[in-house]
Amino acid sequence: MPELPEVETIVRGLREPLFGRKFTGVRVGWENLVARPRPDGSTSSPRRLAEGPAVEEFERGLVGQRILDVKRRGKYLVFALSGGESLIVHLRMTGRLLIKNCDDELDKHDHLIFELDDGRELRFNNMRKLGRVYLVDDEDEIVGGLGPEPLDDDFAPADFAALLSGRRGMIKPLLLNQRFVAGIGNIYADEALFAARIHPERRANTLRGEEVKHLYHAIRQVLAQGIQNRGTTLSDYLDAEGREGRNQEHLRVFRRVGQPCPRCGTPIKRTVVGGRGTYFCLRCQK
DNA sequence: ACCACAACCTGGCCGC
DNA sequence: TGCGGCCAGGTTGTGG
Repeated sequence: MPELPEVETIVRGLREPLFGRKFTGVRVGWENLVARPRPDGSTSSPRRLAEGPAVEEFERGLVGQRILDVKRRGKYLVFALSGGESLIVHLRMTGRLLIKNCDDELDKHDHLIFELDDGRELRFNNMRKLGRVYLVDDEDEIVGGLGPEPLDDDFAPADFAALLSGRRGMIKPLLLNQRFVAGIGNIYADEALFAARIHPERRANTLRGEEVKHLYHAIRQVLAQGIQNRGTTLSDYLDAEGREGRNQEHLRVFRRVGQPCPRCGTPIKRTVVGGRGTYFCLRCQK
């Protein structure tokens, strides 16, 4: 569910309530959410609930630490801790991070709860249990391999062009590849390709200079607009305070099969590209 | 490099 | 009401 604009909105909403807070307790309801530390070496462990050594280590490592900073890298949330370590969270498809009071009623999908020193809690709500948390010494162990931040000031059109050159795959799967550029997901990939009038199956190295430039600006525009609208809520997404976004009101192609293209009126098509549902206008995107 | 597919999970929706 | 099938905003691993 959450892509760059949704994660950015959550991060902004978490800064004030979390800055300077101390973790006083951690309750793990689904062990597989804890991706680091892992029980020595074993990658796929039989799943027990909430009591492996890795989970104990995760809890021990967190309790007593203060949160010094909250930031975003791609679709990851990164919490800098007083002990020098980083707590990193990826929401995957249905994850939410919510600030609640400790006496607020629990939701059935609150699978990981961080207790804070002010009587509040940070709850990792995770309907599909696909989310992951990492406690690491160095954040680069997790986010080090990500591509550039598309909204950074120093990410220039020439950088984007350089990344594309020599790539022979289809443009849409490339946009979704987090080692290429960080933070773009299925919604914003389709919206950016529509804005740039580029067919999702175009081979990256066949884009003309002009098209590359248009796509660069389209990506930044749709992401910035997503942030401005506080994210896209199609079904699950909520910010840190449990509020929906409103960018869904501004989508032009995503999940709009059969509806008229806002530019030419042709009904929007759906196909599958790289295994992902893909929405586009056959007439505008060649 | 690139691609297709399965796995990880639960729930909503559709057709029968 | 129930059941099977398909779909879902993400990522990773496997095999070709």
